[in-house]
Amino acid sequence: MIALPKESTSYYVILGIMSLGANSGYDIKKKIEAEIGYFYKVSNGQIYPTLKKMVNDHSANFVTEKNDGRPDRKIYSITEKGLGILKEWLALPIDLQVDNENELLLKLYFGSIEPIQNNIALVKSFREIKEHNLRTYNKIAETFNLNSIKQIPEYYSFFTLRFGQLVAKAYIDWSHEIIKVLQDLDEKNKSL
Amino acid sequence: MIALPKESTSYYVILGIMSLGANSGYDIKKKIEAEIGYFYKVSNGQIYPTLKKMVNDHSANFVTEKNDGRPDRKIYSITEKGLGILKEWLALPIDLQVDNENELLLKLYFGSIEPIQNNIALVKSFREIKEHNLRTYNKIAETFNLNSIKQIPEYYSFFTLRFGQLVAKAYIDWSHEIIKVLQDLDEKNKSL
DNA sequence: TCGCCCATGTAACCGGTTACATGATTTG
DNA sequence: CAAATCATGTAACCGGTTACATGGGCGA
Repeated sequence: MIALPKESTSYYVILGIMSLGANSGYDIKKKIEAEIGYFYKVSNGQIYPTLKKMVNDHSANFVTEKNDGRPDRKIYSITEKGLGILKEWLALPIDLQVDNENELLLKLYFGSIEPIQNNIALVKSFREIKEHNLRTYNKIAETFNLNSIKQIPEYYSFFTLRFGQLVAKAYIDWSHEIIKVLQDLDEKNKSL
Repeated sequence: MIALPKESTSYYVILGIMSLGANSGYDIKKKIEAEIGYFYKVSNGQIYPTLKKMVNDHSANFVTEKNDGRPDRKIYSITEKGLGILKEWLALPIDLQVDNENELLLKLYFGSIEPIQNNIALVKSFREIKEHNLRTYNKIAETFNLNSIKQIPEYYSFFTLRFGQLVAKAYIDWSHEIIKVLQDLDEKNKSL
């Protein structure tokens, strides 16, 4: 068992990007922006120190590439140890708490290096949590009836609850769709 | 113009809760948990120092309430100055960046103390941003065709993109619904 | 020539979490 | 009788952002 860096998502994201190919710090940032930028960001102040840490860690190493005029490029590669850490993180269950959609998306995205069944399980557990949340919201919503609301603040409670309902529903629909695609993909792979 | 505390959401959330009534630190935390807990959290290590700061600020003040056996309860109230700061924050446009759904929900929830037209504008600008995002995702999605995908990693890009699409759609649907309710509410208020 | 891109990196700051301390009271 | 609740608070820590420094190359 490898000790995991406590909670630093960026550490795992950078490992994840490196697992798809060697890159310079600069290019890792570009890749993150291009590919998962709409739900995950990193800053320079995060990326360069993290890369240094990884080299100390032996979860990554680098070779220097000459670059005429411009600063040398350091091309980082994930090591076996780094891959182990990444896979351990991928296997960690996602907290049942709120706001972990990004963690799910990251783990799914980088999970492409894992067996399909793992990813199906990941999305399924996400779906179950969201189904549970939705049932809770629905129960609360039963106490609301737009026509019977008397005070302004009650409307506003309803608005945020309604948000929770619709978004949870979207999560669940997405889960169903993705699970189906993953299952088809798994079938197709087996029959080859 | 009052200088706004730079970025500390909890500061505004606590002001927001106080704008709905005086409370102890303990009760403010409970209220946050009960009413917006599914999308916003605060810890003790955040709430008590912030309340102290607010008293220094003159955005809040407190009276001490005897509480036999247990520690005295400090009942905090928002001041005129605090209300000004809260309203300034409510009026601040939400960053066009990602992950600001919570800020929207908070501003809408606490916006119940503001004119309805303000809140309609708030939700409308949110909707426009999400419509813009959705158009972007749709454009990218055109380049995906599940049947033509050759490599595994491409599927996983599709999954995260699809997530963005469905969630953006949910945001937009919610916006339409909420705007309608707010407009009806506005009509009803005018006719009284 | 102005400003963006490439490419590295650092220092100061800060919002927020975790975990602890205290201790009476209520609840199962 | 143990565990949770009430009620306050603090100290250490940390992930992450902002803003800066450096400086050549390149396109409008």
